Amino acid sequence: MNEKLFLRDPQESVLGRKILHHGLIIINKLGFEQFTFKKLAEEIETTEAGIYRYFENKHRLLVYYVNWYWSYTEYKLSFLLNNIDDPEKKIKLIIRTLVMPPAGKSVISDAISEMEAYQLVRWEASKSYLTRNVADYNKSKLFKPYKDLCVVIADTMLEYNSRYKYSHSLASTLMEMSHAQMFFMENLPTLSDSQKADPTKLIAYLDHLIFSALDH
Amino acid sequence: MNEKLFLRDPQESVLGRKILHHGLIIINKLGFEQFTFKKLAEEIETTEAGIYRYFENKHRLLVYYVNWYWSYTEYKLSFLLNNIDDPEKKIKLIIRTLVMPPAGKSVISDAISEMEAYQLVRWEASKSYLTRNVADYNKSKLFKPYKDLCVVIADTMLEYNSRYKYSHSLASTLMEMSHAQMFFMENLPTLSDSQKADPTKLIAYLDHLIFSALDH
DNA sequence: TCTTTTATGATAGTTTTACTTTTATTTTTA
DNA sequence: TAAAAATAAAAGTAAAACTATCATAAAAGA
Repeated sequence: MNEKLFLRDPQESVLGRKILHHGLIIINKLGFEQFTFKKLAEEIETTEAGIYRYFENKHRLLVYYVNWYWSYTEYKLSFLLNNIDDPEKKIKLIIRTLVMPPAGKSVISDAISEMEAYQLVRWEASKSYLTRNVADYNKSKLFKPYKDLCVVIADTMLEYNSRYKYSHSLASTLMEMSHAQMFFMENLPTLSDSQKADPTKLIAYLDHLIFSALDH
Repeated sequence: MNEKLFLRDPQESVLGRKILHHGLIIINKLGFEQFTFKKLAEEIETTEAGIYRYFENKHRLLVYYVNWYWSYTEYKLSFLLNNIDDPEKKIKLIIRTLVMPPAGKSVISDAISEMEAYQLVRWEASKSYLTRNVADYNKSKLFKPYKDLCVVIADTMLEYNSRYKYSHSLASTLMEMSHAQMFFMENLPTLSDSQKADPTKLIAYLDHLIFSALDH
């Protein structure tokens, strides 16, 4: 985790881990705009000032969660792809890993629940970069996990077809759409081809989209 | 324009049009989070209360602009596609219309500048639906212009290939990515394959992506 | 034309958000 | 066991996000 994201490392103390754990749940419950440090402080029975000792503001906390999610996804993928040679299989695994909700209880961090992080990404992730601070944040490497995973995926696409010219754009399209299309299915179904959140249908669409592009 | 978006129609008065005109410019300058009705009121020499008589809150104003942009884009496309029969040509025109910054001065509204609306969409459009109010907003038809354009595009795709199964998802992917990829080129170039904002390169990518999918 | 409605301007006030500061108390570590 | 570090408690500030009131000006209707 990039140290510029926090003032004191939240994973290193009981209070810090409480902040991480309940902050994520409350953001998911209320939405990022309605979330405040005051509400979080009340929930975990500390004070606003207590939270400000860990995070400069709520936007940095959001970026923390989003980064955690993408780092964790890259970590998961590095295992899954480890002893697979066939790039087609690799890409299919990537798509499924991006789309599928994390299964059950494979807890990697005490504080942060994968399932909650997965939901947060669907609703709030783009707010992490859609800010006038993008340039500064980017200079401080605060989007590194997202960009790293994008490069991993782009490289896998090039393994499959080394002559494909738009691997990075296709990789970021995949990363964005694996969550946005799920959001559409759930909330604005006219924008998708399914009336309910259906990961299987989304995987079929993305498989078709990505391999058509790479095969063309 | 959906009447539920405003309390008093801003196009019908001098003050209303001033709000629309300068509101858009200030949002683009400061970013939506930093934008307030107070700042807008100072700019146009009225009071906060004056603006609240037109819009319930700043989020409704944002949705107003986004809707204006998508309605206007559908209107532009209805002309462009009017006497073209070849669906391939139609899709290419759609892609170019979505990607290219609006040319010069073809002003359709005194109050709202197309160029400013185009910029707003790149930075702020997804914040219009990434809110806990999506369901309510959607019930009130507040996303109709976006959804209508999506259906127009999806139908054109089906004209090109009636057997394609994911026309709505592909259309919304196109609508989202025509702006998101431009944002990436400008701000997070690692996520794209270009170091600067290059509409031509983006068009090439989207042409390839969409036609590969439809041809496959 | 006179009256009534409607829009705007001016002013003030409330609650919540997003912080900062200070001091006392506890916990950790050297 | 003393010093350092982290937390709790309390208070305060500036700005954001509204709401309310009243006077005046402009437009519209009878």
